[in-house]
Amino acid sequence: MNYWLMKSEPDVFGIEHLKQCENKTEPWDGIRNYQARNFMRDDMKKGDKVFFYHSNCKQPGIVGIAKIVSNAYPDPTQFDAGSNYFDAKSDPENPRWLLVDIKHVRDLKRNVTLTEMKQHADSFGDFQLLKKGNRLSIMPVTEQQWNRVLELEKRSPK
DNA sequence: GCCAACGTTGGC
DNA sequence: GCCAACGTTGGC
Repeated sequence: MNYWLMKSEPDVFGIEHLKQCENKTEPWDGIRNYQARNFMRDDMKKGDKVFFYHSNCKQPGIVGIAKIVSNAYPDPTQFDAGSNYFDAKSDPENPRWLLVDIKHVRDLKRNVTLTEMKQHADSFGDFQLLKKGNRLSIMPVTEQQWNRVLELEKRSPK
């Protein structure tokens, strides 16, 4: 099993939204980045665990845990001319963009913030999230990094 | 194949 | 709101 981190803007679709979805499950559409797509296509498997990260907000950080409940399949929004995610260059016979379904598992007891993780950067090793200029919306997380976040969660907030 | 221009992301 | 970093596009 693999671990992942997926970003979302809470003003657009936060963890509160995910919880309210039917069966707490939602197709993660709109990913239009090849690196992120390749992770979904090649490495992500049903049952993998996901940190749900809030980006582009006052307190960016990891706010919850989700899981992957489908393998990758074509993102229907790429063929919907009315969608913001429409891609005229994507061939229905060979779809360019994929998605996976994710399901809410639990909220973290508190927001484990980006600031806090940066303060403990040494114990995270090589972590995409902590790199300057990182814009990847789906990234792998090592087991060590996963456990480190859960350790931080147990601490009382600063 | 190079690279400048452009649009987007996302922390601050 | 600013702007650095990054990915994509398209002219050449």
